[in-house]
Amino acid sequence: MKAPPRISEAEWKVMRVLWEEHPRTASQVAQALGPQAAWTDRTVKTLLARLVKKGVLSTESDGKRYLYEPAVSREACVAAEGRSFVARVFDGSASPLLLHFVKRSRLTRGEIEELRRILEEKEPRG
Amino acid sequence: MKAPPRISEAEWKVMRVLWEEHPRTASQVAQALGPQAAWTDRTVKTLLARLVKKGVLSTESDGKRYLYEPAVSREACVAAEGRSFVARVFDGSASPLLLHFVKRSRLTRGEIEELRRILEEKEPRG
DNA sequence: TAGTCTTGATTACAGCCGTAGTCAATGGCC
DNA sequence: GGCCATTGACTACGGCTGTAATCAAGACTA
Repeated sequence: MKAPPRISEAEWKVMRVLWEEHPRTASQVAQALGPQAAWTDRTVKTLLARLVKKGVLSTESDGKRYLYEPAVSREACVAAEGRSFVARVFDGSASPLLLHFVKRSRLTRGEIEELRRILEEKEPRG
Repeated sequence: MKAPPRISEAEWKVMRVLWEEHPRTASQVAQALGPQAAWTDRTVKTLLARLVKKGVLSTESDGKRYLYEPAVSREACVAAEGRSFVARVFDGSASPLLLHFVKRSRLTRGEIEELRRILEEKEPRG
């Protein structure tokens, strides 16, 4: 698992289905994406090829076709994308981001409880 | 203040200095960006022009030059970018995002307290 | 065996992005 | 009044993105 390169919006959709279950063939991916992304299978193929080229997916030959599989963990990509997002929008500081999202998200009671519990256990900085 | 269009990474840097203080001329913006963004003033001009074209900045003539000023609030842009980010990475659900960032950010005692307080007051969904 | 379906490879193409360069007008300095 | 610095307008250009189309080769089918 190597460091994640930049993954575009459309590519994220593809990666999400592959993180969820892998390996999958191109057409299985297209099918899994299904109605949500109104793409032809041509388009899905293109995205898969780009992701392979970027090193985010790896392939294994299965007869004449490929089985696609993540080569970078979801966690690593989420973390990288998160850092970039926080840097861009919140100038690198996570706390305003948390305030922003805590304030404006609708959370279930369970989610609120869990967040509070994690915060409670959290080691303060400095 | 209209709905925010897509703002690129470099454009965010420009917008941040203008949200912080406005109006500013192009060269003031370039100066405020200063060493952080190693751009020529040509580049800053281009970015300003693009932002004006997108409607994120408005201009006012001041003699032969422009004074640039945000036409969209920072809050609106942050919210839009946040929605897009959550959709892309967390499949639209804010709670995993919060868990992710709460777990991996280093927060001061005060920040932790504030988050807990906000969570406490928060109305659960459903 | 000839046609058809599937699948990867290659190519397309417009629009956005990062990063400028060039040009022309304008205002200030000498 | 003429030259220089500043500034906006326009142009550039390669790379990434979204969204495919075309091509070619193997696999399946009648």
